[in-house]
Amino acid sequence: MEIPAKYDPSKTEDKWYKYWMDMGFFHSEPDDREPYTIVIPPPNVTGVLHMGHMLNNTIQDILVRRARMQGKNSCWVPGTDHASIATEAKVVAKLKDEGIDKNKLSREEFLKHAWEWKEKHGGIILEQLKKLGASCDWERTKFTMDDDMSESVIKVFVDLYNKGLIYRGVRMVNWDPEAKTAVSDEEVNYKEVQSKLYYVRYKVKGEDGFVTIATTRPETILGDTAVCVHPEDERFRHLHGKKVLVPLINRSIPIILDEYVDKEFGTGALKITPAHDINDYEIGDKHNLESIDIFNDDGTMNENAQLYIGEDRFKVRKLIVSDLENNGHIVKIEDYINKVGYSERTDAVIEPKLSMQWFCNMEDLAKPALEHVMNDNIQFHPPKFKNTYKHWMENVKDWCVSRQLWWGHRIPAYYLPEGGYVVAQTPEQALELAKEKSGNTNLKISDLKQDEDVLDTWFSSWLWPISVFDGINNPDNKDYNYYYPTNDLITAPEILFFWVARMIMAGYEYKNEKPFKNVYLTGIVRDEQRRKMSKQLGNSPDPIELMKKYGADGVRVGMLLCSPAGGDLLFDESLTEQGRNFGNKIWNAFRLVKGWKVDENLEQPESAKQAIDWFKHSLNSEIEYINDLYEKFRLSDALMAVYKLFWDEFSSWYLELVKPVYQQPIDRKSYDQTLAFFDILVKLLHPIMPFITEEIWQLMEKREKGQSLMIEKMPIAETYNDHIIEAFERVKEIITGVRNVRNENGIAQKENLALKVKGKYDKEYSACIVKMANLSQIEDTKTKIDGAVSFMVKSAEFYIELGDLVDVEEELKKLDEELEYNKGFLISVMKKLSNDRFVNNAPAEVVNVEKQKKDDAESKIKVLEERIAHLKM
RNA sequence: GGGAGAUUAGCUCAGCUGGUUCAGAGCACCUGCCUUACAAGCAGGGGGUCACUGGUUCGAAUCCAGUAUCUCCCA
Repeated sequence: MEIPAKYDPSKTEDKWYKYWMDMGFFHSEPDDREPYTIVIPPPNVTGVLHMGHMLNNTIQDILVRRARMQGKNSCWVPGTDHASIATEAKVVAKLKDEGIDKNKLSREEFLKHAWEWKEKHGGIILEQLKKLGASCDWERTKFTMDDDMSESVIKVFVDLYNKGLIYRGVRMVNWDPEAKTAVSDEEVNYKEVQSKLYYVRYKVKGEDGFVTIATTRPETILGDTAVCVHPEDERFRHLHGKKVLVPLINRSIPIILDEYVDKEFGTGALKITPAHDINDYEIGDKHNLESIDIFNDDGTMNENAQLYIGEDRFKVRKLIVSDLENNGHIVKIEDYINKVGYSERTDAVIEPKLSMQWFCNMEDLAKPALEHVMNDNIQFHPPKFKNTYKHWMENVKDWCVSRQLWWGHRIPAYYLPEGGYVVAQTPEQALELAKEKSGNTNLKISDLKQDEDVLDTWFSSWLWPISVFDGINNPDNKDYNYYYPTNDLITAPEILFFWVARMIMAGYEYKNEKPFKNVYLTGIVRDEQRRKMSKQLGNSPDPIELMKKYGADGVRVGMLLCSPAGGDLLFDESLTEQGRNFGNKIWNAFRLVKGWKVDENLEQPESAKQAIDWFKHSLNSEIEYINDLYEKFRLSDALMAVYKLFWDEFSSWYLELVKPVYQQPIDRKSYDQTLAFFDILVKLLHPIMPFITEEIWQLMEKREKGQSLMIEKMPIAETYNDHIIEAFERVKEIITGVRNVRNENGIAQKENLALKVKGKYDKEYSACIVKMANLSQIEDTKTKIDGAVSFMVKSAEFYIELGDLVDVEEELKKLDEELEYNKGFLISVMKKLSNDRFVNNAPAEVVNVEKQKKDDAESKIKVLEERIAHLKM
């Protein structure tokens, strides 16, 4: 059979994925094996695959496949989340395109559209993951708004409410006056704009003086409830305890003292408008100030403002400045650049606005979550994130869990006609509670009005590792008991707090057990200019196209090549190219081996015997090393170790050593052993490059249906001898030495050379040296050889006689350089050894090493000097 | 404003509890090869005051302090 010289992923990847699926290899059921569980960080159901997903899921698949091959019962649960904000925005935009205004629809009508949209477009991303080779248990696919998942969310809300952890309160939100909705912090774009800083003076009550403040938003003056100065600012000491009058409306407000004020900024006096600035709100809260909301939902002034009622906020800014000026309140106006938040959706300037929201008290939930991370019951990789985590958990703020949206889990709070509300899992239960609460037994469900808001999407994702196994509704079920706690969570550090921390809290609250043992934090995928990859910038390659071009295996390698844990990774297509090239290398190595004809009568050559002996040790040592790297989650390093093992040790050394002369057959023993090595290597490679390894493994020998590399056992390191590995490194040096002689003297590999050695070298590998260096012989010599080129490995001298070809000048120059280096080296060693304090204080072994270095250097210098003298004769 | 971290070869990064695996890897680069497994390749090679300044130590890329620059998170 003719095997093409280039590996073509398009011919194998879909084929093997289908085979794995058909055979049900991805599916997991509880049994008596040790479980290995990962829950996918659920991507947004409306999302499409981007490079971050590629990275994240490549890593998960590597871990899952590896665990499966280690004999564990691997279960990778896939799914998506409903992403309230993003999905609702998409559906609203789609409706708008169709000429439908969301505001004209009822909640039910809108949700119908949203579900339709989800059924039609949702979950594309999961299909795309299949291209990557993701070995998820697709039968377990979950969506955060599945019935059982929703039930869990509502149940938890009710439970926390009953525990007194959920309450209603006022909070400042980012208000979009155009869309008339609150938007999340993530949906606010801050832009630097050229604006003005207005210096406005307020009259001190009952005195002649004034105090001047600086503001960029003079229209909010009408909502001022205090002026704040730094308690140690001498300039304002005389005003402590006094009151000032708000310009134009003459409301009397206090001068308050707070260290929050930056004495250097503006005038050092700060106007406080608790209803319309987040910082002011906090100060207001601290000092018990009144909040006066002066805006309507559409950004016009309301009655509380007293002036300009009904006028738009930007128009009011102009009006009030002119009125202030006319009344002598403007001291000066400066140009000023500040950052203003704009709504991502409407581009309207965001108005901070106070509104009634639902909150979850975090204090008690955070305690075990902090403790079990600090004591390493849950480990972060890399551990540096423990610091940030700790800081956050110790200063945890209550969680605002409500969102002014329709798409999501509607808050199960029901308002009574006569005021007040009840919280219950179903309207029926709510009715019971309502009757009890009101004493009105005639209440009907239709009298109750359910809260309009939905829950924050994180309020469902924080239950994910529990709810995918139905652990909230049915806490004693088989799956939950078997798969929970999960093993590893792979996610981005950006959501360490939003998501990871909250899952840990939920885990301890609802199972009194961690949700996962390890958290591996990936970097953020950036382009070569360190810019975050994003659709807007158009700097992100399409992963699907990338896989078409380089193969899924190639892309997986590319992703891993640039992914130190927790560090940003600068993605470049050349990395996937490197991955593809590696696949091709593996392919061609296989092509070589598969092309050999076996001669059953052929004796095994000495060189092959020696090579096999060495490679066994080297391979086992590498397996152990690679294992260790995986245990430490050093995935990039693990890849590099396998990469070098295959490319350098196996292909460049081992295969060249056992390779028979062109078109000659190979002996049975060497062939079988080589295939056995290959088998181990593809197993090591499989988690990283599942497709090409399966293809090769299937071609290695006849396989039965139902057999697959992905369910084979991962090789375990056998004992090995470091001395043999070390000795072979010397052998490589000798071979390289001869190759250098060839290179420097323009001697082709084809030409036989004779090597003479003065001193000791590793004779047990001489057949390897002869073969790789293409020698006619290796001969010992007691004396130096004149008129030959030479090199040294350790203290042995190697000579190659080239007759007239030897360039004595060149040879002398080379020897001189080497002599200089060794002399310098000796001096540095002697410096240490002649230092009494070093000899007396350093441990004996360190001193001995230095002495050994001295002896080695001295003997080398002696040899070199003799050789130079000889040549000069 | 508060906090966390980083600075090592042209690029991306390893380098754990100070001492031959201490100056490393991959890529890129340079030289020579189309040597029938692979030019998506082979064989060689060059390249770094370990950000700066002090300190601790017999000994510092590694520990400590300060300086500079950068990044991220929270507000």
